[in-house]
Amino acid sequence: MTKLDLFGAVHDLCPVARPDVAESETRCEACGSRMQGICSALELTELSEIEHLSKPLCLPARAALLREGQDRDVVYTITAGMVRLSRTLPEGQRQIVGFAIPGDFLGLDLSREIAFSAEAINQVNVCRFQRREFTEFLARKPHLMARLHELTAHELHHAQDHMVVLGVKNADGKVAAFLINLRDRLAKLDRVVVNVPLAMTRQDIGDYLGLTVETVSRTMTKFARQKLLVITPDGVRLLDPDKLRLMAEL
Amino acid sequence: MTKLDLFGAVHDLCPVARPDVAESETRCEACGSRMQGICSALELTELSEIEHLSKPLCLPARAALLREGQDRDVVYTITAGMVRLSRTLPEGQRQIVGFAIPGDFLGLDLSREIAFSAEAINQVNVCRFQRREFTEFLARKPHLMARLHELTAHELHHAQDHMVVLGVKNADGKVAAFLINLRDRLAKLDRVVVNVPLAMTRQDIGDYLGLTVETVSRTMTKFARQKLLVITPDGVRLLDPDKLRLMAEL
DNA sequence: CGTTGAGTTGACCATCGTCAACAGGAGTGG
DNA sequence: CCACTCCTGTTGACGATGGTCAACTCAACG
Repeated sequence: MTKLDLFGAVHDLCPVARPDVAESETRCEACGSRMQGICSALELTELSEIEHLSKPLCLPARAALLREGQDRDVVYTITAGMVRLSRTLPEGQRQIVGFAIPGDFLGLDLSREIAFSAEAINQVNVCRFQRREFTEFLARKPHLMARLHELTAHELHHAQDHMVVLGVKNADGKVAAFLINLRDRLAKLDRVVVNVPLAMTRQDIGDYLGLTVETVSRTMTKFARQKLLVITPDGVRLLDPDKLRLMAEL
Repeated sequence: MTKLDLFGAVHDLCPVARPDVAESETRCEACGSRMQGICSALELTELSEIEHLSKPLCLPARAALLREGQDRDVVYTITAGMVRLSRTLPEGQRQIVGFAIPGDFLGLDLSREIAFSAEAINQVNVCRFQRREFTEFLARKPHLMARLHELTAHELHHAQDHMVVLGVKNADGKVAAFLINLRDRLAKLDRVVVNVPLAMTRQDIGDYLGLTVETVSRTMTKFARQKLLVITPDGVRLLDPDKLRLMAEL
């Protein structure tokens, strides 16, 4: 495969996530994220309405969904995979403000200017909406607006949690909090309990926690030595989630 | 004055902010925050509706407006003074997640559980609403709901800015960012340009920035030695805002 | 005039960042 | 097929930034 052009258009990469279902009128009904995120507020009749506005896409790892500072013309819901949300400073430092997973909505604020870059970490399925069409639909559906607000408020709550992590915790607490939080979020989708897949790099984790790669690596191997977890090729298996949770809560 | 009981009821401390205007039907019309925050979305006719729902209050410094984890039965808009929003961890560490100023709304998420404690830093004027009444009013006013969502999204944006501060900046950058951001926010209300009043303690600033009091103090006196600012009894006067802004942006 | 709490300053030290080296895997090209 | 590069992850040695502990000043208050 040739190297992906991260700065090119992402619009027509693998345009249909699952061609088999995509043509059917019951596409949204069959969606694994049907009861997650914004869609959970929709009646079946509304589902078919919104189906016409959304375009399902499958994006490869490293594809850019949104770029910080640009004009927003699309919003997304994520149905599979993981997306990295980041801010970049003039000097090149990066802060990852969150990892989006299935059920999450990108474009919560609907404002003209995009607040952060969003990049696929692994292969990602999304539903894409034109911002204009989506906001018009919203205007006709007050309960959807309420749901969007609820999601945004939840996100704000989450952001404040992360401020606590960044502001008061040491390296051990940060990494423990990261693992436990990610586990809890994934558990709501799957019922994965002990295996936490880490699709992102150590660098990503570091940029999320305000640590260097080296510190993240050292901390994880320390946890492994202490039999709190096992490092696997694709993530970690938590051996003592309770103790980790305790460290996370400080 | 006797010591304020921070854990007692705050409901009937100085119940009316400005008795002279409070009785009038034009109370909201005369409000200094009329065009700030959520009220800016209201027509004059709606203003008089909401006037009946709101109770203006004047709270002394150190009064508690909201307490983390409790059930929410009221929401506020702030019309004067400054409020500290904080999370407290089991071990007693504290993260201040923000400082609210006139125009800000407390209770953006409307959820049952309160996300953070809110305490008056100096004497504060607020309009208090019963949550139930307020949400019922919201349900009848879609554009108000949209405005609330806009404010929440703005708050989320702000939270992400602060994650960057906490995650990537060193002590100098943090303090510079704090001063510049506060100045910019106050400038939108007053037109104060160089004098930044700091009603909060150094401890508060430290808990906001993830630093200790000592580091905040040292950094500020260093800035003073470098002629970037002058420390005054009630805050700082910025001598070189441009250089500070540069440090803040790293 | 004694107490309290905020702010400042100094000395010391721990945590985490920096720099460097190396291992292992994936993709590339001879 | 193998050598090559590139990237991620890991580990070690060292040092700087910022935390800890302590002492002191000063203003407010009773």
